[in-house]
Amino acid sequence: MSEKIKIIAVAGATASGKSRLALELASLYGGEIISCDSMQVYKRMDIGTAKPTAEERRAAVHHMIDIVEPNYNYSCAEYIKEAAKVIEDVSGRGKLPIICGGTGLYLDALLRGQNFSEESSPDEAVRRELFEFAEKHGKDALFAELERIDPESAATIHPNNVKRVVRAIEIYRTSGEKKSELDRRSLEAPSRYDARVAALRYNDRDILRRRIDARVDEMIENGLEEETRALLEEGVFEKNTTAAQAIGYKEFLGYFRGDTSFSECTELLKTATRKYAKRQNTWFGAKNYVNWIDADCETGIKSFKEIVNSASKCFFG
RNA sequence: GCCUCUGUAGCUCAGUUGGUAGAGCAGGGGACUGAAAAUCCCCGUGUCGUUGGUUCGAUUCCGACCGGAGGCA
Repeated sequence: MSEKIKIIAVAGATASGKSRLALELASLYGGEIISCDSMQVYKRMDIGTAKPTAEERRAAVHHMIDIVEPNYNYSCAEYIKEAAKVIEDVSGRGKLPIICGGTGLYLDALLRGQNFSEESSPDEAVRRELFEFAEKHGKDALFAELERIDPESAATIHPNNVKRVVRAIEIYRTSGEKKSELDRRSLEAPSRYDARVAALRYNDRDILRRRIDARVDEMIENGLEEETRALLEEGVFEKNTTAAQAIGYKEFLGYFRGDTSFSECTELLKTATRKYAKRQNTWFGAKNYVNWIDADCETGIKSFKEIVNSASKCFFG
């Protein structure tokens, strides 16, 4: 465990060409691809999550795709636990692990190699109780509770962000620990990886926009509506599952309910994807381990070679 | 042809009992540590359709004209 495992990672917004670059890198270095995507983990959600095609999966081994049922609520903690195992296995077989995906939180946690403690694992009952409290007494009252028990965390969480306030109080209720303390400890842990991370980004925003529009149209042509309907009939979206929040499925569920027309639905889907891409770019833009490269594959692979071969660039940990 | 309603931010619309306007959405920026494709924060000047009139002052009241919707012949 003394030597750090060498890995590379391709990040960036949706539709920026990550998968293609990862495939090229896989054939160039003899690597295996480890998806870093919070929605591609779900089985049968293929079209809407833009999973690699069968052909692409034949070209390189892909991990962390299709690993749970859509009605199961997967989490970041589970992801990094399993992905870490995969990385060790791939690396142990002398292959280069290539992380590829746009879920910034997962990537960040994975690169840090952080371990989430057992005591602070989620507690549905506590969560529900806290949400009900917020519903009844208002979010400010809930926030006041956080200020009382963990003022340091309260200082970094906005009172309106109920989800986060609930999580922080939940940690305290279940483990007796403060979230701020846990976070600090987790940040101190050294990374187990020597990672080179690149993120793809188009210099011209309009290109991304056009690519997103085209990709959405393509998804619809490929049967996203039917895919969503099948999952709906299966009962996957009955409870508020994580899968039901996925862009594409969410919008089609609205269409099925009669909230929107078909054209409104596709418009909403495009808009949601665009906004998502923006948030992704904001996330990766804030990370000092990210090397931006132009989302143009010709130069992309060249840029990445430079990143991999340069000792000074992009060392994480 | 007549009558009624309507014309305000990219879109949908509030509003000003006359002192030149504000929400939601879109758009832009940001945050993010066990739901993250989630969640949250910040950012609003626009000939108030055009043109006359009344007025110290009109987007607001009155007239005409030009769009749009509906009704009656």
